Amino acid sequence: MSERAVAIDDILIETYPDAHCELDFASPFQLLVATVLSAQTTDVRVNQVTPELFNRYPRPADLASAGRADVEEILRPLGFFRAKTTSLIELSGRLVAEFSGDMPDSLDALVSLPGVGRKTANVVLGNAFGIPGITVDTHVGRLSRRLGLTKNTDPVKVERDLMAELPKERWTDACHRLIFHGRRCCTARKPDCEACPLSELCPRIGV
DNA sequence: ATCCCGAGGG
DNA sequence: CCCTCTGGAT
Repeated sequence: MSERAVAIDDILIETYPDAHCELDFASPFQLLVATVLSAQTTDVRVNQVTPELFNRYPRPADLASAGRADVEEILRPLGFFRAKTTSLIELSGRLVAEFSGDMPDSLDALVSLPGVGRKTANVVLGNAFGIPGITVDTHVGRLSRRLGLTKNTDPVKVERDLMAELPKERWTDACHRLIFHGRRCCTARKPDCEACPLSELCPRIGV
């Protein structure tokens, strides 16, 4: 457990008390779909296409038997829409065939699905099943390195480092807070270090 | 390391 | 124009 990591998270708790998953969903399956779609795309854009997608294909069985062209048409505004269409249709088929159309709630089972990696699996576990997990996306990786919480670029190692530094009950929301801060202040291109509430704890500015 | 892929920002 | 956006599979 790292005092500094906890101190950083304490400040983020005050700064973003309501940090949460901003993908719109009404079931674990919908969250899985939305998270698969969120790769290399903003959650705002995902939320623009999921209403029609969920309305037309509410359950895994519906999406499993969907026509490729119809799904592609809905997903077109997102990046990688062909690859994402393949992932959604195939993972839905696997849910029907191997899990009776239900959603598995273990990391191993989720990662076994096509298009689902550790990041996506941990988002579903944390936000649909209340199982703590570190979700290393572009923001969490970038901020963790800038803040000196890790020196690694490998997401699995970043995940391991953050798990060691933060108490388990904070894992899921601490990642939301890092993501909020990454979008609003510690942006990739031009971080606003002047306005940053973490500056005194950040190797770039403070100390 | 490369590919999949589109849109908005700087 | 290049970089970035809640990545994953080959």
